Amino acid sequence: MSNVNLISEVGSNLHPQAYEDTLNILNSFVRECEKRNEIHWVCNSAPGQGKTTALKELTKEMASKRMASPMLIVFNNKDTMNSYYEEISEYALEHYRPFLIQYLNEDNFTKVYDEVDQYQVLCITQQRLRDLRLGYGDFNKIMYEEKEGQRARERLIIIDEMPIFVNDADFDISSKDNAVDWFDHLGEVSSLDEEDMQFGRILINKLIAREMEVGEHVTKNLFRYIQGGESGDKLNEILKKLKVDTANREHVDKYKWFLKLLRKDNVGVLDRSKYGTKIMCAEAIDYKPMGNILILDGTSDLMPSFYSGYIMKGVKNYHNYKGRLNLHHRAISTSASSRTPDTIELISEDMFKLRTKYGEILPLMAKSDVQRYIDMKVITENQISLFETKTVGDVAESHSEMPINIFNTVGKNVLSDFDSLALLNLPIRHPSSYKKYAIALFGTETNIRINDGNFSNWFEDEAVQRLYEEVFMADIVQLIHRCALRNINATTPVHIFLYTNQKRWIERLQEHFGLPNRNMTKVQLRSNGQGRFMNDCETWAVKSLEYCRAEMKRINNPLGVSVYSSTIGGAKFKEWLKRHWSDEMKREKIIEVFEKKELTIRVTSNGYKMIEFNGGLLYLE
DNA sequence: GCCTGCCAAGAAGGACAACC
DNA sequence: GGTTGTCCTTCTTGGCAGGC
Repeated sequence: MSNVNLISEVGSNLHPQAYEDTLNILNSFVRECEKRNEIHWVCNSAPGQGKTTALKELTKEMASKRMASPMLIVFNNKDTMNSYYEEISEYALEHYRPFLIQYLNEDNFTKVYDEVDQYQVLCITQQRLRDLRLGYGDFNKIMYEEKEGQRARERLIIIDEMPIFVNDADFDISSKDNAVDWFDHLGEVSSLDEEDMQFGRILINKLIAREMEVGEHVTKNLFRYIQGGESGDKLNEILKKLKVDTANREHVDKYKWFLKLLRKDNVGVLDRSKYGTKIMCAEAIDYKPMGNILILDGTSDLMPSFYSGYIMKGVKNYHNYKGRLNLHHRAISTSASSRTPDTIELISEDMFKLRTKYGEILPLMAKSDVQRYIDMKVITENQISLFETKTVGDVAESHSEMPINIFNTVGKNVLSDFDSLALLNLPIRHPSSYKKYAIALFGTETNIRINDGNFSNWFEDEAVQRLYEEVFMADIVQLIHRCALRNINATTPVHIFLYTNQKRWIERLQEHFGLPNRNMTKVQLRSNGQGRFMNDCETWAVKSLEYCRAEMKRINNPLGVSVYSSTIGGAKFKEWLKRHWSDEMKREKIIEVFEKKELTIRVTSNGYKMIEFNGGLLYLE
């Protein structure tokens, strides 16, 4: 049994049943494709359940069969592609199959491109797949296996992780050159003369600015402003001179978007916020017309909006979340604006405390905060190398990976060495990403406005809000699986520390993983409000001590005194004590501060609180 | 690049009154 | 003394502008 061999090979990292279920889906996809076309599936097997291993096994099985279908395997980064390629090409070598597998990326493009259609299995990255779908590159060359003397055969497409579903562009005249950067570039590679460059640049900027001023929610063809005039003819001539063949793909994309804005109505959305206006363009990329497709995405069930038209092939989730996963809510505001030096310091202090209890914890944070946390030593000496940008030479030499941050952990297997992760802020993307998804999926008429002042719903439109929540949950669930949790047979507890004040996400995660309350903790980190609480604590303790000493002297009782809180500080102290006594954390703090002054708070049988002082006994002796 | 202030409405919490 | 209800103040939230 090849399955069993494979499982023993990779050891304890695979769950036999989860792996078998996953492999079954891959196999049935291949079998189904032999019978019919237009098969579009998504395999929702949780991270760590052996999707990549099953893919390797499938490839090997197919390699041993005569006339097995050719495949196009799509990876979301170079590292996973390399690891797959290395294993399969070794297998090919052992089994004398020189034309079993090839990969194509920018490093080897000129070397292998001519013969890529000779290989049974071809690997590319998601960027290349997107480009092919958008019309860049030779579709047939990649999509068909074509050996001499044989009929060309269409490849089955298997995509590892969610592919790029959105093609988008922004036109923004307030940020530097954003609206004409593509024109500058295309002009340069097309050797436009200076006069054309100037004319085009100014006119394009004007057209976009004009549309922003007068346009409504959706753009109308920009050409209407110059229709029939000299400028219109001249712009058409200049655009005709632009050569896209040698140009940078990114700029060609934007050029295509501009042409659409110029000629058609309802292309761009005017994104008006109080910070300015920009024209947002976005369209969904539908891969289904490319052929039979299987997407392997372990969080696809969380984002159904993206997978309409695909048949969901679920695999039972075999992770033992209840027995292993612990979520720790460290309540403190970690939004972009509240990450002040004070907040960073509070989080850092908390992390040091946590490390003495939980051992090594890998912190993850926004890219912009990496240096600050290196300075604070929250990122420890032996973790720094994961966060630092490596020089090109280093990367080539060691095959090492891009530096990590909270948004760049995809395919980072190194994270699985850590039993504990700390998310020092939430992986919430810039709102424009969610807006573009919404435009792409729901159309240009969608209301993409931010719901100012209501933070339980970030977006005014309910569907856009739901979309944002889908993406967020998929992002964070993926992220949580990147640590040792993904080692599905391990029994070690996993601790995830989430620094945020948005408790609804903690609740959503608890629900998603089905965690009982005993797997959850919550600690309020000192915020401004808590700072004030500690001040009040100190103030009332001092007042209580003063009062008790005076009272002891007055009644001349060396055994100590016991007084009601309201006697000391009136209703104000009574209210304060009552309110904070109900909060366990705060109660402990109050007791601690009062004990330092040799004051005890005794709760009587009917619930009354008495402030007691007997340190005077020693004092009077 | 760092930091502060701004937006604006809900949540949290403080002050006080009325009542048990 | 505690509890409940009301009114009021302060805090919170993410992205951006603008000062330094």
